Order: sequence, then C-alpha cells, then structure tokens
Amino acid sequence: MAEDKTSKRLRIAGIRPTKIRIALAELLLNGEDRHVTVEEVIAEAREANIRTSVASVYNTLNQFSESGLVNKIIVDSGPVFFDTNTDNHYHLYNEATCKLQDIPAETLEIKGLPELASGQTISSIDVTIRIK
Amino acid sequence: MAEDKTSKRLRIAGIRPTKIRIALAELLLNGEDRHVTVEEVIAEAREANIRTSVASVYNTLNQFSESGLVNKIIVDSGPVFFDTNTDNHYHLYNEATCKLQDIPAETLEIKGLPELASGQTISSIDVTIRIK
DNA sequence: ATACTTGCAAATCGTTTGCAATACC
DNA sequence: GGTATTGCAAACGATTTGCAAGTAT
Repeated sequence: MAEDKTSKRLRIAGIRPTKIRIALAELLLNGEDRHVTVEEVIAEAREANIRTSVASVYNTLNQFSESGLVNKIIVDSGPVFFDTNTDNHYHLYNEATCKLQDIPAETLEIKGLPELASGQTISSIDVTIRIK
Repeated sequence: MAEDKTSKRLRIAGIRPTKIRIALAELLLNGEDRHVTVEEVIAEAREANIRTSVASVYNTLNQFSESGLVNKIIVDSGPVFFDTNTDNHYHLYNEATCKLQDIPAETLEIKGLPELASGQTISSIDVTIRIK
C-alpha cells in the first residue's frame, strides 16, 4: 500500500510516522514539484478530509524541512514556501503573483565562489531571479 | 553644510526632506556599506539623540528603499535588512550570527539566465550564499 | 493654507508555544 | 506504560495602520 511506503519513507528520514505526517507526506511528496505555503496545505488537507490544525501543519512541514524531505524558502515577507523539489536548483519569483518557479541547476552556471573563513561551510546557494 | 547636501539628495530621490528623514539619511547613507535592521537603526538614532518612533523608522526606510536609496533584503524569517550598498552585488549570509556580508558583483559570474515570458522584466537577481 | 508627515497605541499577519488530551511503539 | 504528538487558544515578533497633532512648502 501507498501508506506503508510513505511510513517507511518517513521512518528513513528519521521521523515517526503518525497519521497527519503520513497524510501530509502523501499529499505533498508523491506528486510533481511544488512550492506550497502552510495556508495552502491546510486548505488542501481540509479538502482531502484530513482533520488537523494550523500548529500541526507548521510542526509537520518544519520537521519535513529539517529532515530534508522538503526545503524551506524565504523569498519575501509573507508566508514561507515549502519546496518539494529537493534537488539542487534555483528559483524564479514573480513579484506580482507571489509564485515561485524552478530553474534547473543545469540552466544556470555560477562561478567564482568566495573563499570561506576556516570552519565555515556552505549551507546552500540561493539564487532567486525576481521578475515583475 | 552636510544637511543641505542630504536634503538635496532626498529631494532628487523624490522624497520630501523632513527632520527624521535627513537625520536617518545622514546616519546611514554617508558612511560605509551596511546591512541594518530597523531595530538597529532605532538604537543608533537614540544614541545620536534623534527622537523618533518605530513607525517612522519603518516609514522612512521603506521610502528610502522604494526610492532606491537603499535595498530591502529578505534572507530569513525575522527582521528585514536594509542594505545601503545599492550597487549590483551579492550576499554571504551567516546563519549562526544572522549577519550579511557583501560579495562584489565581479567576484561571482552567473551565466544562463532563463528566457522570460513576454512583458516580464527582471527586477533583481538575488544570490545568497548561506554559511554555517 | 494645505497637504504631507509624525508618533503613539492598537491592529494585523505569520508563526510558535504551553498544555491537556491523545496516539504511537 | 511511557514518551512523543496533537490541537486548541493564547502568546509572540515584525510590521502596518488609524488617527490626532505637528511640520513642510
């Protein structure tokens, strides 16, 4: 069953598979790449008859992001986006619609990374092309 | 006098030179490149005996950014940064200290910008290297 | 004189937290 | 059974807003 597979996936990620975690994982992690806000996830959950709360959606998505199942993206004031595409890639952000689109890593070439102080490591390279 | 020069600069930027605007402009726009939060500006203003309010500092910095005197930078949840360096450049963000550093535009080379839909224009290209 | 700006406090938005009830292993 | 998780409501931090009083041209 799909649920078993999802449970296993959560377990591997180091997360205890509970009802809402499984439900939200199935909602978000099995389809195409998406950029969702908490509000959108709550709406979708409601539509799918998943009974949950604001706090739990925040908890769950934050755990997913800490475990690397999704990426947290901050492009603007306003709600955070959770990106279900965890491959290396960049973003196009439409300032008018507040929507994100992926730019595959192969499309863009970035050269000349600066030297880092010793002990420091790159956590991520965020590239956002803002359009209007 | 310095104040006349600042007034003129604000006027050219399309902003009416008022007392706090001049004061904050002198505080921020005449020194080296900086990344400041509203809270920091309020503290500095207080130290410089500039009497003002939270709302006015927000108003003023937002106007400065709309007029291109500074740039608004959103790297994280938490307070917005205002960047007094308006030249084209990129950023290094230290996740541990929550501090920003500039990366000059010449250092980094970005190639392969994606095609945009017609009518769309690039508003900015934001590159942030996050280190921890 | 008139329109714009200020500063205060209250309102707002997104997110987190405290805690009692519940679900997981 | 004991620990982790849920859901509610209240708390929170950053920012904005409404409005009366003050300031710029």
